[in-house]
Amino acid sequence: MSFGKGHNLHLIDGSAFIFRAYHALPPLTRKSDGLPIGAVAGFCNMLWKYVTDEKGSDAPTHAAVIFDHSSKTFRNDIYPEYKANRPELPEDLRPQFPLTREATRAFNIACIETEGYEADDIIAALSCKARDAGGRVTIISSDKDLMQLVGGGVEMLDPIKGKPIGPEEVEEKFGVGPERVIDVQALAGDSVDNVPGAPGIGIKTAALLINEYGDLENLLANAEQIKQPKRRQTLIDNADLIRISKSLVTLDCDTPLDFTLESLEVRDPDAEALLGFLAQMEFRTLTGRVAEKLGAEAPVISATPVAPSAGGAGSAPAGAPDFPQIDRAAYQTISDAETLAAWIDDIREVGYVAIDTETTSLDEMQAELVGISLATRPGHAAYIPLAHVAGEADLFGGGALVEGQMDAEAVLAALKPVLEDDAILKILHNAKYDYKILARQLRDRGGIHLSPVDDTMLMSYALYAGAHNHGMDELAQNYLDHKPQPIKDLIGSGKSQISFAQVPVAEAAGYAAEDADVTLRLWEVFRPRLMSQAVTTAYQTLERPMIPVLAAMEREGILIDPQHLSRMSGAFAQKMAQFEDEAQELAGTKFNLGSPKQLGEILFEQMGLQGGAKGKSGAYSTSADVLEDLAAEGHNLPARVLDWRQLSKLKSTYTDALQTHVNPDTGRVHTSYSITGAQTGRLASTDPNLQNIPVRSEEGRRIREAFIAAPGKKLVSLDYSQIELRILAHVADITTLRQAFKDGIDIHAMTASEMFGVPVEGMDPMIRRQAKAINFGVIYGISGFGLSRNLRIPRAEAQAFIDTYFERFPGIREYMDKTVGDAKRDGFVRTLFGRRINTPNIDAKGPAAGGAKRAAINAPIQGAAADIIRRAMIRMPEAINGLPAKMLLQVHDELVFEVREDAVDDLIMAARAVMENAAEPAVKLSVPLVVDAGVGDNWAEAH
DNA sequence: GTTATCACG
DNA sequence: GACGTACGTGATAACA
Repeated sequence: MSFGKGHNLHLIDGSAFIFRAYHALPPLTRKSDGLPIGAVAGFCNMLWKYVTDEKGSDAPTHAAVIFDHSSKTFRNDIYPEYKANRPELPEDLRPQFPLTREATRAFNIACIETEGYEADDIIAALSCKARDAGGRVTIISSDKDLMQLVGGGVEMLDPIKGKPIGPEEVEEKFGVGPERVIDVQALAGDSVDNVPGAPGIGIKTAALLINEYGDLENLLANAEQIKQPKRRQTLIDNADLIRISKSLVTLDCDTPLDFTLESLEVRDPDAEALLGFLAQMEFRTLTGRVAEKLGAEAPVISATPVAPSAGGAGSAPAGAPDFPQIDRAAYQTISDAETLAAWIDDIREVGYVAIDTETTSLDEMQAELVGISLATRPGHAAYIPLAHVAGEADLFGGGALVEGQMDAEAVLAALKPVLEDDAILKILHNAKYDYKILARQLRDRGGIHLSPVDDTMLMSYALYAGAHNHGMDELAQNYLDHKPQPIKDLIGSGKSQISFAQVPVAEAAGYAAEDADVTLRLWEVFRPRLMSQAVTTAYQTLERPMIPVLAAMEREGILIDPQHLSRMSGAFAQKMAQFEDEAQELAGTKFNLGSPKQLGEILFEQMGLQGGAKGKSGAYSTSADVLEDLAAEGHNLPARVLDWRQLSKLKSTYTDALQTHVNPDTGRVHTSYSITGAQTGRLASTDPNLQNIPVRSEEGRRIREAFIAAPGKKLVSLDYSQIELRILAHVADITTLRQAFKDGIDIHAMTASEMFGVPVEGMDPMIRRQAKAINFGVIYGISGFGLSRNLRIPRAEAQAFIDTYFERFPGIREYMDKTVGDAKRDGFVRTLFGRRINTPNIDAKGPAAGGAKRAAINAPIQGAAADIIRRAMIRMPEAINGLPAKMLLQVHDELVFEVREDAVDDLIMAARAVMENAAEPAVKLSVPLVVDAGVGDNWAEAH
């Protein structure tokens, strides 16, 4: 039956519900995993209240909840500043948006949103359509922007007051009837939506003018006749702005709708679906209430956090989705506009898409895009070849473009709206890579800004850090029982390796589409586990937001002075040659100083020195420790070798290698940060590693002089002071340590004073050094052996120190015991911020047992420090927005910025505030975080 | 590819 | 009582 007379359509303003719910309720979180859930709870309560309210003759025959789709709409084309001064969404609200959609569907109410339009436009179009069909409409909202729709069978209902809003109420509010509301709004403007209007004219004046002149056009046409001179001038001067304002506030009845009114017919809720959703959200009260009303049994909601053993580290997916077999031959190759359009429609229909890009290089700064693959359902994937070339590779990487490929720019232009659409989730594996590649495409149109993104690599990391690595092939084996085709099959390896652009399209399509398919499948496996394993918050707040932040830092890079490096290389080479001669003279034979094997034989066999110890590989150890001991006994050869080794290291790893990493286009070095490289949440830096640039030795530190600021700029380094010890003081709750940090006392001196009963004033530096070593040892899971080696004191003495330490700080021992106990019981430990680090070896027997315990003790401390600097980095772009400054590097507890000289102080102030407050509001630390700052023309000066 | 060594926090 | 050990990384050269 078609919609018409006697029918009543209810339109619920979903976004208004969400914001009302969010602000009305305290920041509730789900008990089992801390997922922010307050807005969803309020939203569900409002929907339930709406559903169960006695409406009598107003009961709807048709109903829908309408949501805003994305922040950008056609209004931004008319007036770019529209809604531009809206504050950023609170960080705990955004992840709740998709859940409110799920909630709506769980209530079995139609859920509507359309790209490029606001909810208000859809509500307008639906209202017009229903009214024209002879039906009645009730808009559940109190938004004044919707009041222009009232009349002719359309009415509004304030959901909080339960009060109807008809033409009289509208006139009360605007001073004019509904049909003239847009004229008043155009004149008065709206500071919330950033609609300009006419300056100095508010609703009262606007209504007065409209009532006098009939409508806006007539008013503007006769503006000269206005008596008040100021008002007259304002209207004449701002006529254009007023007309733009009118087009901004006008809701269009012709907004395209891709569904019928009939499809909105009211349906009874499905008890199982609704209760399932509410139980998943752990809304106990509402679940009970709904179950009672629907006469169904309430599902059990466990009172405690999810049992940690369920689906634990690396276990096979119990109840994993039943996927079709992977068949590389079944994937499509997209080579015409029609097929591409069909895929884009499919993506919009599904609301998400797995994507993978194929390129010519692993270096995102240089790689050229070769093709893109898409997947929307397991087994349903396609490859779009864009830049495959034919024939033998010449010096420039190949011949002419292969036939049958679409124009790359046209494809990217078609995909850009999808890739940037707030409502379409892009699923990738290692999204940072593709994000950087896509940012470099369509440059004349500002690049492609991939968002929003789910990253299966980061999901795996949130779930299984410590259990295994997170490469796609490894995950596919573990969780899909499938071995993806190795890239080597296509491009070979070593010297004969070819570029992906040279791979024949047919072969490339199978490989590339498989990657997208696998990514999609992994996502379906991991997605429910994030919640059940209580790592959703960690994933959402600590992993996913790192992608754009790190991408920006990596693309920026840091400026290098290659001449400084090359001068140092030359100097090192000279000295090394000298050391080499001396060493060979002392040895009495020519040998390779870089060969530990040859050196060991010379030292411990030919020369017969004592202290030679063979490791499990049967080779003598010639590590610095051993050589230092020998040198201390007065042997010259080990001393020369040590000198040589230091320079060799500095030259090969730094002064030589760094030069090769300078990007020819930018003149800068662009490292790549691995988000999942370290088990604890720390980043890892590769190609080159800029987190281990020398600083401890004088010669080494000079390498930092080659890291420079561009002309007119400075490098600024900000680093956390003692962050891990502060975290220890907080988590182990050691009163004396906490107080010392609060008072800003030298923490190592304080420790020594507590342990040995000596005053801090005038302390022997040796005693302080020992206390410092113990403090660090504690963080690492101390042992008498380790401390004795570090301090070069007898083991019994080291053990006595440790015993004294634990006597004085019993809380530390309790913390360590508790952490190991947690690890044994759960198979993982957590940081203060909910990051999970799995401890699969905690029950190991033999030598590995001690190592696993120490790793478990260290992980929450090192991990919390990593979480804190991540939180700071995620907030940094916003905090320094507007300053001529860029964040360039992260070195675990240090951030390096490049700043225009005149803004150094502002940058330090802003960045320091972010860093020192980075734990909040998630965690209120009982110790202050302190950040030290340094400034210079190079990194050595700044550090 | 694995091992030894050493650079960093 | 012995085991072997500080926690977390990445790059390089030698060697197999």
